[in-house]
Amino acid sequence: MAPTRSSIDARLPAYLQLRDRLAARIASGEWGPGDALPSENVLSREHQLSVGTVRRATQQLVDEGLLERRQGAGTFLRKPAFDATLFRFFQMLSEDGSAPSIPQSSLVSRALVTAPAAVGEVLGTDRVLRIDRVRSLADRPILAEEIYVSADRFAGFESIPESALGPLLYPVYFDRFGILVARAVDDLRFGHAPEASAQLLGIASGDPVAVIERTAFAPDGTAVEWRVARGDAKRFRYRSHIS
Amino acid sequence: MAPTRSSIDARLPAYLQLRDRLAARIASGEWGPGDALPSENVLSREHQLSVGTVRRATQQLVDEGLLERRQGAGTFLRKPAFDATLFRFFQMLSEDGSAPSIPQSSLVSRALVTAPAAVGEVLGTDRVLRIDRVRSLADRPILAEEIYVSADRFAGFESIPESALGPLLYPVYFDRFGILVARAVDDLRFGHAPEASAQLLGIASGDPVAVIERTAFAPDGTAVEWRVARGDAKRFRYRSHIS
DNA sequence: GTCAACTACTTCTATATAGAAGTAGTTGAC
DNA sequence: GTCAACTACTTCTATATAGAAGTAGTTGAC
Repeated sequence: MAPTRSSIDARLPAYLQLRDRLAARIASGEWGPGDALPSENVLSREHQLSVGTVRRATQQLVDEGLLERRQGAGTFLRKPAFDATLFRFFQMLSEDGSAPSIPQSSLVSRALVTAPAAVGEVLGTDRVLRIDRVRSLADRPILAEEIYVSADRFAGFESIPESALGPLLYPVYFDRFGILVARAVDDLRFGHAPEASAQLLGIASGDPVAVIERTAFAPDGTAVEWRVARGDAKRFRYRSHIS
Repeated sequence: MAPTRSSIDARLPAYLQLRDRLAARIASGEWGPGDALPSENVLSREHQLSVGTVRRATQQLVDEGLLERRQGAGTFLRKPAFDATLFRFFQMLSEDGSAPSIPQSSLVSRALVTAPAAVGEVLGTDRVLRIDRVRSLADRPILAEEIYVSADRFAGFESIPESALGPLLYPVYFDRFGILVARAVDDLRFGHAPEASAQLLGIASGDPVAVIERTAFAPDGTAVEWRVARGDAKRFRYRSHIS
């Protein structure tokens, strides 16, 4: 859908072509997060378009969450506000339902594996990297995660030192691989803890757990990651905003 | 936030004032779902605004989901596509995870009651109507619901014949009371079936259930409805789209 | 040094205008 | 009667222009 490299479709209206051109320049890393883009006047001169058309193109990117405007100051490349937006990707509340906080993560293992059939189909390849993690809140394990990403798309991930992996993976995807997670689908159900998860969670094998299966997508619609997380059913909280 | 009656703020830019004026006319029922609004030219003449400004106002309402444009044909009041959008408000999948379908509903009881404290706070009144329902899929009960709405805002709801209540309540809110549910927040957790729910669901009292607490909001941000639904944990599926 | 005024920007609102693109019903040749 | 052409609309794209509103750094009076 959204061209990431060249390939601007000349049949598209001018404002969409400019949007694509700008999106490509952003993807290429020409500007860092927080940098200002050229002003509307400059862009309009550079691309031989009226300011109105330029504004329409940038507005698109604002709507898509890539840019940010500040009247009088400029139009800026948005730093993906992971600390804020990622709450929406990690929607477990703390036990008492109070304000959510980002849980700590500890890596259990990383390995290049052949994807399970269903995962391979979603990611479009069966050469995948599997990451196992435990997430804890106040030193208490709350989620055991199994994460799969394409080994090609994330080449070199396995050699990133654990110390460089923060509590959140999506900023790593963005900073190290330029891959932005734009949306995700969570599927929830209840189940029973398999042995491995039970151990990580400190519960008994077969105890009731919440199971969250998530597929995360890039802005262009391709699946970036598939994961399944399990947590003690007794302490599980999940919030979903619907609109 | 969004004025529903008069009270157009003259300090707002013209396009927002027009948006508010149109929103008020829509809320007043001047046009039915599917009706065409006056054309951009007519609106621009009527309101002494340029077509560009008119387009900006209507575009807002398109973005808010109230209008729909069809090039060459007109701009239309959107019929709230409850059959489609309401999936997003009822996100349980069928047992096998296949395509969701709208479950049947049967009314258990309706009564004017004093709201439980937490509910009263959310709805802003403790004079509420309580509706109890059971939702079934293929004649099998899957959810027991307790629903609360403001008795004032929904005056007369208790006398709507049951036959006029379809499987979905939000269209009733819209058609009979002009109240559009624009977004909602679901809070999920696990629990155990209280006696009343267990009976409705055909499970044993104390059996594990999924508990979904929902607060539904009108476009102006006020809470319209609060409900809690319980379903057999074994058969529970929930899908959440995050962006 | 303080800080108000100024300057040179920026984005934002609004207008008027021209023509492209699309729709839906009517006209009229056959 | 069929159906292509036409007509009178509609929304949509794009331009040029003017000035308002807001920002951020500099200048200069005190």
